[in-house]
Amino acid sequence: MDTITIKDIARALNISTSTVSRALRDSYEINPETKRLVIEYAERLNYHPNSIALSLKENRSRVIGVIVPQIANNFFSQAIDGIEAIAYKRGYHVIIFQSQESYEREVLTVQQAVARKADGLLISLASGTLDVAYLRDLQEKKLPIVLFDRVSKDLDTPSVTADNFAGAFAATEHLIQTGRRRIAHLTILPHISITQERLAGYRAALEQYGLRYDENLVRYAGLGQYEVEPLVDDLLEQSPDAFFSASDRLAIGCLAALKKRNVAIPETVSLIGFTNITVADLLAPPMSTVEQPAFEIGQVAVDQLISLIEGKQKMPQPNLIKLPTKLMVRASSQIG
Amino acid sequence: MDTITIKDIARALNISTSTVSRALRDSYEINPETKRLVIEYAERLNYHPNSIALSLKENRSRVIGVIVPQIANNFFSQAIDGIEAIAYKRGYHVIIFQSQESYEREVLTVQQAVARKADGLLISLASGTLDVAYLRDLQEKKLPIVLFDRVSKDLDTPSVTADNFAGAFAATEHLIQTGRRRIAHLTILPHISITQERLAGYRAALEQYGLRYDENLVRYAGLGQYEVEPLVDDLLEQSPDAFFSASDRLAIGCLAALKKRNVAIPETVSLIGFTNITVADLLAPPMSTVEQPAFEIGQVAVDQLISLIEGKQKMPQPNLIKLPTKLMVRASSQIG
DNA sequence: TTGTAGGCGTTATCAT
DNA sequence: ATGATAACGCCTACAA
Repeated sequence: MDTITIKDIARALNISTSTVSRALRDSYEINPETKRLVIEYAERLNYHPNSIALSLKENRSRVIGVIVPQIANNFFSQAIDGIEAIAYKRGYHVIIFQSQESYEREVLTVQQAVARKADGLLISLASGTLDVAYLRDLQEKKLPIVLFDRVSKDLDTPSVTADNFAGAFAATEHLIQTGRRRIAHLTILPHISITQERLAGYRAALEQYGLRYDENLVRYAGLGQYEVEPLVDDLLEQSPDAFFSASDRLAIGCLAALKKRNVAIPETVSLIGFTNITVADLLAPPMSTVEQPAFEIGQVAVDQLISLIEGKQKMPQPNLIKLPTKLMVRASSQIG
Repeated sequence: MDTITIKDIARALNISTSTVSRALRDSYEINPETKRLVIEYAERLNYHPNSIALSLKENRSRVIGVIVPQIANNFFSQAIDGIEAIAYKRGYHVIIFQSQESYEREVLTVQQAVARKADGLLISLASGTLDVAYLRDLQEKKLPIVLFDRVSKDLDTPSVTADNFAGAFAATEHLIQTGRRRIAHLTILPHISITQERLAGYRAALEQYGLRYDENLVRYAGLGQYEVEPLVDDLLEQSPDAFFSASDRLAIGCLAALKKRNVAIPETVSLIGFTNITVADLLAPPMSTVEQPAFEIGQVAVDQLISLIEGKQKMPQPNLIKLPTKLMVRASSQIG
C-alpha cells in the first residue's frame, strides 16, 4: 500500500522535513502561515504518521499482547471485549494470541508477543501451565505483565479475577439453604487457580453449615467434549441431591446428561455462569447461576497493565484484585 | 523493557553489525567460525530481531487487521479463532478491532488499522454500514481487503460467507416437510447481506412448495436486548405454526417469550445456529438448527487475504465464496 | 570474508 | 523560523 510521508509533503512545499514535522506537531516556534500550509496539504493528502517509524523511535509500540487459552469461549471473548474497549480509549491496540491450553504454545506465543514488541502482556494461563518461571524472567527484564482469571501465586504481579471463592460459597450456600445435603461439584482441571478457589468456597460453605466434605462428590473434567457424561454417571452413583457446576459448558453438559437419563435432580442445579444469555431461563427445570463479570475483569486488568506500562502505578495497588460475582436465583424449591 | 540488539553482539564480539546480521541470517559468505560465535552468543543472550525495525525496513508489518461488529459473539469469536489459527501458521499476527455495529466507529477503526500499517484488512461490516465507498478508496491505494460474513456487493473483493440462502432454504423446507404452513421468520436488521440472503432462501422454499409469502409473518429485530418479545407477540397474532429465527440470540429470545406465554408452538422452531453448544438439545421442546461454519469462514477469509497480500492470487478465485451450512434436525413431529 | 554507508519515517538536537 | 544531522534497529549494496 502506497502511503504518503513527511518527505512527500516537504518536497511538495519546498521545505525541510523537520519543518513539516514541527508544523504537524503544532510547535510554537513555527510560522503560522507555514503551519497552515503544511496542515492543509497534509489533510488533503490524508497524511497519517507512520506508527511503525514512531514505535522504532520511541521504543514502544502501543500494543498490548493478550494471551488467552482460547478465543472462542464466552468468558474470554467477553473479557477481550472489555480489554479492547479500554485499550482503544487509552491509545493502545490489542494483539490476540491463543495458547490453546498448552504450556508449550503459551511460551511460544509469549515469545512472539515479546518479539512483536508489545508494551505489556495480559495473560490468562493455559491449563497446562504449571511453571511460570519463564514469565518471571520477562518480568525481570522489565516487561509489564498482568494476569487475569487464571492467575498464579508464583508470579508477583497484579492479577485480576472474579471472586471465585465467594461465588462458589454463595452457590453452595444457596443450595444448602433450599434443603440440599449431598451437593455434587462438577469442576474443571484441578491445578488451575480458579478451580482451587471455587473448591475452597464450596468446602467453606459445607463446613459453615455443618456438612461433611465428601471427595466422592467432586469430579474434575478435562477439556474433551465427551468427558462430562461419564463423570455425571459417576456422580449419580453417589446419589447427590444437587449439582454445582464450575462452568457453563459443564452445567449444560450436566443438564443434558441428566435429561438423557431422565433423572429428576436438575431442579437444583446451579452453576458459575459466564454468560448472560437467557439460556438458563429456558432450561426446564430452571437453574440458578453465579455470574462472572468477564467484561469488567478485562477492563480492570488492562487498566492495571497500562498503569504499569506508563509507570503510573500511583497508589500501591493490592496485588490480587477480586471482582464480585452475582448469584442469580432463577427458581428454587425447598425440599426435605 | 531492555532488549539486546545486533549492535550489542557486534560490540561484544568486536565485529561489525553487518557481519552479525549476515551470520544470523546464515549468509554463505561468512566464516563458519565467526558464524558459530555470533549464533552462540545471540542464543545465549536470547537475541530476537526487532520486528518493528524489520517492519520499517521491509515496509510491511505482518499484521492483519480484523474488524468485527463485536468480539463477544459466538459467531465472531469462532471466526477469529479460525483467523488466528491460520494467520499464526503463516507468520502473521492479528489485531482486533470492534466497530460496535456503528458505521462511524468502523471508519475510525479502519483508519487506525491503516495507521498501524496492517498489511491487510479482514472486515465483517457493521449493521450501520450502508456505504463502503471509504473501503473502495483504500482498495485503490492497494490495501488488500477481504470481507466475511457481513459482505457487500458494492465492494469488488474476495468475500467469504456461509451459504445463507441454502441454509435458510433448508430450514424452511424442513419445516414445510414436517407439515407447517404458516412459518414465521424472525430475523435481524433488514439491510445487511446475511439478512437478505436468508430471506431470499426462506421465500424460495415457500415458493417451491407453493406457499404464499406473507410479509406479516416476517419481523426484523434490532440490536436491543428487549426487542424480541414484542416482535414475537406481533407474530403470534398472525397465528404461525412454526418459527424460523435468523440467529441464536433471536431463537433463544423467541423460545423464552413463547415459554413465558405458555404457547405450544415452539415444537417447530428452527434457527441458524452459530454455536455447537448443546443448548439446542436441552431445550424443551427441541429445536432444529442450521449450523454455520464460523471457524472455517475465518480460515478461508484469512487465507484469501494472505494470498492477496503476498500477491499469490494464483488462479482467479471466484469473488464470493460460500461455505456450506448444515441442517441439524434435533427432533421433528409431523403435523396436519 | 568483512566493513562502510545509506535508507526505511520520524523527531530531537544543534546549528543558522 | 527553519534547516541539517543523527538516531531508533535492521538489512544490503558496494567497497575493501
